[in-house]
Amino acid sequence: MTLRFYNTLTNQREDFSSQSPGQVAMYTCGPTVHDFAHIGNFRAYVFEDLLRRTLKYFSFTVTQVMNLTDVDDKTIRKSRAQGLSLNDYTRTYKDAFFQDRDALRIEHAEVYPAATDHVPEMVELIQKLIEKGHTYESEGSLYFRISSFPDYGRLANVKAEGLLAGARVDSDEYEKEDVRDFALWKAWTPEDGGVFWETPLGKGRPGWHIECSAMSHKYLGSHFDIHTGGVDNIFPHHENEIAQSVCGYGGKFVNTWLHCAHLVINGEKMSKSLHNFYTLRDITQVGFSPRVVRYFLLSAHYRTPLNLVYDPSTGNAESFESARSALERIDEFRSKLNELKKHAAAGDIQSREVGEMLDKSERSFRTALGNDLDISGALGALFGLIKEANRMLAAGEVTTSDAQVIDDKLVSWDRVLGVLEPDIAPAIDAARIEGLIAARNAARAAKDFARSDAIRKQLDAEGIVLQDTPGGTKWKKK
RNA sequence: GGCGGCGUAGCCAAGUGGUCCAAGGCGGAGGUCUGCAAAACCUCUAUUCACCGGUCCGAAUCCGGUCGCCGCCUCCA
Repeated sequence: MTLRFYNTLTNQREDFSSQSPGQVAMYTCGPTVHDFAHIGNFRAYVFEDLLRRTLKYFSFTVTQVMNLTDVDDKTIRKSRAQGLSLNDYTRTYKDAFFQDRDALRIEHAEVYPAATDHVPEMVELIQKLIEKGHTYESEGSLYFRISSFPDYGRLANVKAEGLLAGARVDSDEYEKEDVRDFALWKAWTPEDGGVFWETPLGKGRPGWHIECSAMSHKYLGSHFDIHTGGVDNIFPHHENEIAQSVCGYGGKFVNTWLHCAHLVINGEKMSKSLHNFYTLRDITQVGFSPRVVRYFLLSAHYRTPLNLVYDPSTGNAESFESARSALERIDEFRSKLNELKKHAAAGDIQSREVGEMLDKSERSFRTALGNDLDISGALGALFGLIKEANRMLAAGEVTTSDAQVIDDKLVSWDRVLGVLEPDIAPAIDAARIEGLIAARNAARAAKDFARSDAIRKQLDAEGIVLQDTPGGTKWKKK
């Protein structure tokens, strides 16, 4: 089964193959740890997680590197404002990032290199660029000279001429020869306070782009398979990275570039500068679990903008409500399978019909994922299976053994989706609830429905929902 | 001004030339079941894919144009 990805470099879908058979090396742009990441940021990390899990589902071994940008203008400015050292300041947000990552069930990358731990590697790369004549110095800082790299602009499809007209140009970049040139090494200024490195390049700190070139080279080599990020990284960040890596290390650098679209909120980009962002903490506080957020972020194809319909001031949370409903449908289905699995009958065998249904579903699921991570198609396969199996369940056509293999299939798909298991709920006094249920059932048996409904209502107010089923009364948290 | 993306039912969202209907989810309507409810199941909910032309035996899907929305070109996932 083939795997195809839309490559930003060529603007088309291409069959994917890795340099080393069965092994994928990929670099995924990580967070700048100057604040809590918002769920728009996490859309990118969930996308990268889906990519990683899909590659594994297609039997690749994955080596994933995700950088942590822990030195830049913002981290320096904010740490100084709070009177903290850079490391003390960024520690908080690194920890928060890893917590949120785990809550959202994002698999761990193999390496999380921090920029501040790799300054020598960056200096080494800059020195190569100096030797090869790609740099110039201005006011103590070092810049990359774009005109020395004819291929510049290929990824973003930008030409030198088109860049300036009408664009917002940073007015204080006057010291550069060409506005497109970018800093490799920034000379220390008083605003940097105690943040600087004494290096052969002088006292200062690295530019933004150089960390990714240096760190990807260190952990993945000069030519690797996949590089990802948000669309806003295409230009200038990734374009500049290509310039640095190709000019410094030589070789081809990256084969496939994948970029995910933004999360938009009511039609607008979610971003810190627009003040319309929510963190995972914000969302969980109003009662939506990380699992719901993961499902929502996962549910749209990565290259289309995902619109979040959410307004905490009015309580309108359509996007999360429908994600929750969809998950409930899955949970209900699994719970029915589990019921069935408990009552194994002797001589029970798996039916041919179920086997065929699962084979067909597997093909749909795999084909969809292989087609540029068509998550909607994959979820379509999942719900299609649930629908068919539900019909068979209702008709009593599903054996215990069938229930087992169907559930195994869901668990297998969950290696990619990561949404099957409910979040760990806060401790609930189950014994008390069961006691009330017993009282209610006694009332029902005595046809005292006023009392039975009162108990149901009381539990409902506590967020506990009751369901009377042929197998007895079941309860769950709303 | 340049570059890129998007426009499919009330909402979200697949589908890139034709095999049975334009997946699937949410929401809605009716029914079965139920003391009531819930869940589940069944039926219904786009003769149509922003609009206008064109190519083709055949287009949501390709080509040209129009309109609208968004993003990048400054830090940004």
